[in-house]
Amino acid sequence: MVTMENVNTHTNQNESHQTLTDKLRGVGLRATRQRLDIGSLLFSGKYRHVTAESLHDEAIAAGMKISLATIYNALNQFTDVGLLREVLVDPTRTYFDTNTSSHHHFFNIDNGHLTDIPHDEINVSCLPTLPDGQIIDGVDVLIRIKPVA
Amino acid sequence: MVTMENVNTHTNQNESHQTLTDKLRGVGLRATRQRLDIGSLLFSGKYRHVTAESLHDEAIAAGMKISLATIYNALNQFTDVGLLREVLVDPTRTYFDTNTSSHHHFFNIDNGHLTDIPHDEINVSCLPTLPDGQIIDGVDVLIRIKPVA
DNA sequence: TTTTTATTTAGAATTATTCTAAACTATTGA
DNA sequence: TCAATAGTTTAGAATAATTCTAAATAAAAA
Ligand SMILES: [Mn+2]
Ligand SMILES: [Mn+2]
Ligand SMILES: [Zn+2]
Ligand SMILES: [Zn+2]
Repeated sequence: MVTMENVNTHTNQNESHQTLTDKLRGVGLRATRQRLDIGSLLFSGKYRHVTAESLHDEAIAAGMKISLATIYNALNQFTDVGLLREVLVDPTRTYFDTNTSSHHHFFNIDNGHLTDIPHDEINVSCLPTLPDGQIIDGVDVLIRIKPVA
Repeated sequence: MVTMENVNTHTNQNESHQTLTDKLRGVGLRATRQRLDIGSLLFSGKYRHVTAESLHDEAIAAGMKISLATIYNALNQFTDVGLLREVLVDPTRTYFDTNTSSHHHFFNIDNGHLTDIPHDEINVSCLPTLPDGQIIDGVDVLIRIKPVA
């Protein structure tokens, strides 16, 4: 007996896989097992903020067979083609963000957690004139937060 | 013959030296030759954005005898006591800022140059509510700029 | 298929930064 | 004034994130 739930689950997996393969091919990358594995961790559901190490740990914990070098390769390639963006918050490690739209962040300096702030929830009235011959590449607002007291 | 200019220069040097010594003692640091040298580069005049390496190069070029380790020590100590602040713009190196007041930055992604934006020239209307039990430690606005075309 | 080109990965290399520990210096207080 | 004490400097080793190399492997093209 095939329930609606089962059908959906199955269908979603296929769709998900297909979507990922298309997404990778669409940016000129081969849909290798490793990239599909990484992609399934990064692009299934909610937006995420990861480091190479944290993603590698997660992949290993999920039983995926993938080297840290490949994680670095994939994160950099995904970033280069616009599937990810970097977030500068910690001088000792690079954070990657699956939300590539223009948005801002809360950074919990106590535990290193990043939280998105929708673009329209922060109004940056940018009065200063740019240096001559320069244009804006992007605007990042980082609100560092910490526990009370 | 002692001109006004000479007097002033001499006086300023003394004052400068005195000020620096006081500044260091005021934060509980001994006024060593190395810290006075570094301080003279950092705190004489306009605000500056430096890296350990750039400051070391500059010190050596100025004939100062000081190791890179001491530059790192001093920059970290100065930061710890509030004489400097760090600016996050480049994942590969740490920038230190002699302007410790609340302000923002233009970052030229082409040449790595930082330019201050006075605090009051950017209006950050922060609508989002903070996660529970958290307070704001600081707000950083970074405007990445690049050459036209 | 066979060939070509891209990808993965172990391990070495790189690089910014920190650490160690011994020599040196500033400060203290007799 | 001068030893005692505590802080500072620094060469060189260590660390740690990231990148590189090159050989094996897998995907795409022919
Ligand atoms: Mn990159
Ligand atoms: Mn520090
Ligand atoms: Zn984000
Ligand atoms: Zn500044």
